[in-house]
Amino acid sequence: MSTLSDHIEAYIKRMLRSSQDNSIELSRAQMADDFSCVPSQINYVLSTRFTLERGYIVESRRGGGGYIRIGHVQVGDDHTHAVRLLQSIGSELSEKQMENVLAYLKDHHVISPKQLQLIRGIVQQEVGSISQGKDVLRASVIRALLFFIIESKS
Amino acid sequence: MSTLSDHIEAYIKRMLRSSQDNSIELSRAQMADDFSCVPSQINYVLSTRFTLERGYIVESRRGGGGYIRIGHVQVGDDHTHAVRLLQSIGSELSEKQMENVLAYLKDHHVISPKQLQLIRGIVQQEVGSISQGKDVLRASVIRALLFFIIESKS
DNA sequence: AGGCATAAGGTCAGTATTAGTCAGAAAGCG
DNA sequence: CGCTTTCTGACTAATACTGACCTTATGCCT
Repeated sequence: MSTLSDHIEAYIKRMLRSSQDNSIELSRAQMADDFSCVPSQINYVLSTRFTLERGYIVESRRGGGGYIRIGHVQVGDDHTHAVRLLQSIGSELSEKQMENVLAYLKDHHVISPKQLQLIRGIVQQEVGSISQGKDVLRASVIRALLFFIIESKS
Repeated sequence: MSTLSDHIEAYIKRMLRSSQDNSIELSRAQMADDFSCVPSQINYVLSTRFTLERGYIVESRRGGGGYIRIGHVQVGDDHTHAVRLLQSIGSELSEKQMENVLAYLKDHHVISPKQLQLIRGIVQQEVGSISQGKDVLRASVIRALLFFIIESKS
């Protein structure tokens, strides 16, 4: 956690956790001012870290009284939702898609940071050594690992 | 007679030992500067000496605030033979070979009967849906799963 | 109602800052 | 000498950050 983006991300997540309904509303200009950066920096953080794929919903309005609202998808049963997420992985999975899936599961406490690290390492090991079909193999390995973790919990 | 790579390796391992959680973060450019070498030398050392096989997990990020993070997982003595077994799995693994590996690990209490069943199911699910290269995919998935299980015990 | 001022937020392309890759040179070792 | 390991540097890729310019909403004033 070192860059400005990381700090803004952490700040927003902190606000979300302390909110009543997993949803907060903020002013872009105010945020930019608080963190001493240009307003578009906030957009950058939102678009790279608070995506739908990671379980976040961002709405906004311009003009007077404008705002940015960030919601965190919360599902009653983490288990069934995680399984659904896995099922949604197709026959191929890019590196970026994988990161999104892992970020989602970490943010929903399905996997620990330590497990995330280990999974990354294993995937890198397996996928790195081949020249073709990386996305296909990545999909299989990730699905296998995550399925194992999720099933082991029940 | 030790090479520059050896020194870098020793330095990193020293840092790891003195770290709190068997994990350190470093800057590639900084390291290269400290050792008066080109940055890619660091990659060379990492790829030849800090492999997953040896219990190291290397993650990195490019761009502003980029880093290289190295984690070390200590495998208990009773599991070193299991790791060796995994290493002996080549690029392909037949169904029969897989059963032998699983039986061995079950007999040595590395995996439980329940886990064995789960692993079989997962592999079947992943491998069953493709027409070519079953043995290759099976090798990867099995290696990934078993590695995860073994490392998780540390 | 129409027009204009003000007050938000959005986009995008360019710059800066890291790290990764790979082929080939150099060095070490039978 | 031939093979393996180490080392280098040019090129590539990813991520972070900035600022100029654009779009949309609100309200006030005629």
